[in-house]
Amino acid sequence: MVVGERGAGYELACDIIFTEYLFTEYLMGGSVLKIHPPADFELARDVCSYGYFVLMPNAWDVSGQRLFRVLEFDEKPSACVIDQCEDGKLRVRFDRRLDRAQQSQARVQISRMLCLEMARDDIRAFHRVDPRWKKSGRGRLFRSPTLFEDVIKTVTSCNVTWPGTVNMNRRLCEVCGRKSASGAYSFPSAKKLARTRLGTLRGRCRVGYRDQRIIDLAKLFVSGHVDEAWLTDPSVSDDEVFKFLISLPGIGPYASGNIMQLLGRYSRLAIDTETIRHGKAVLGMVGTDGQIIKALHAHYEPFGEHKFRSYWFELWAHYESKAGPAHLWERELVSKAFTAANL
DNA sequence: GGTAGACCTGGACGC
DNA sequence: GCGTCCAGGTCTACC
Repeated sequence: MVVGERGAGYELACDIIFTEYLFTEYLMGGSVLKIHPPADFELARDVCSYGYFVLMPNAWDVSGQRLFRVLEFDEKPSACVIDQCEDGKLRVRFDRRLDRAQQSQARVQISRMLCLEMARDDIRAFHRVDPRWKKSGRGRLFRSPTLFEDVIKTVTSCNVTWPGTVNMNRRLCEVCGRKSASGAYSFPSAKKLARTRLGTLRGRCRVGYRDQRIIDLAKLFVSGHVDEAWLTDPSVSDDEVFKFLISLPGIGPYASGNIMQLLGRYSRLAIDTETIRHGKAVLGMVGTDGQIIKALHAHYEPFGEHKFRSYWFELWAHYESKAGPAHLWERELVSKAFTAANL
């Protein structure tokens, strides 16, 4: 086959076949962790709940209903595959042996990614405010193992269509990430991106004008200016967190609202063109964009501190009504479509 | 405080 | 195959 004939679809198809082959090859002999999630946790539902499950280094395997992912450790990265056993426990298989400290780090990263620490009371409180999601049990939103990755993924989703976000994340992993034993790449750490050249980010990762902003953000994480413990401290108000986030380079009102939900703070909407489209097409709102934004705020106000989840699951349910259950979405479809306008 | 235009990439479209 | 247009959120300059 001539290289020029290979489109994005071909690359994606190769990715998944390559990944599955390598995992099958390497999983023998690697560490296996058993994790007891909360009783109401469902891997397929709770992973396929937010678009980041499609972005590298994440890969959802539709046929196996399991998540592929490379986790970063100080020494070297390790690829893992997460599935859920019949008894509800999560099984995490790695492509190499992990020592005790690495196993402990892996548990922390997986717990953050899958929101395993989310209290049952929190989800119950959400369902009391918005009972539409009680039957399906929705309440968790998939995120990254680290806040840094969530922030960079948010920046790569601004001012670009979804396929562009997919490509930027793939290239960030392939160009700046580290290769695991099985050949799959990790998401680059803040330390790594802080010393990456502008030209590499723009020329090879194709992040465009986001290059300087990504490096500045990475430096702020390395220096400790961005403190996740403070951002998730319940005694710190949502207004204070929003004010801090919006002061960061490349983070505006939309990105700030989105990062807040990734921090487990759901009191603000992250309004983008998709939200406005949702307001028009699904909620029947009319008027200028400004009028619709006002109407959206009023519409979700009754959901109080849970309003992002109410909005998001409504949007997600609309996607699923068009394309079927998210855990059955083929990767290529989600990489190209994934907006109500395209589905 | 509100608004216009620049910032980039990649896909769609017309020729 | 080439050129043009468009979508997308943030930032800066200006009123």
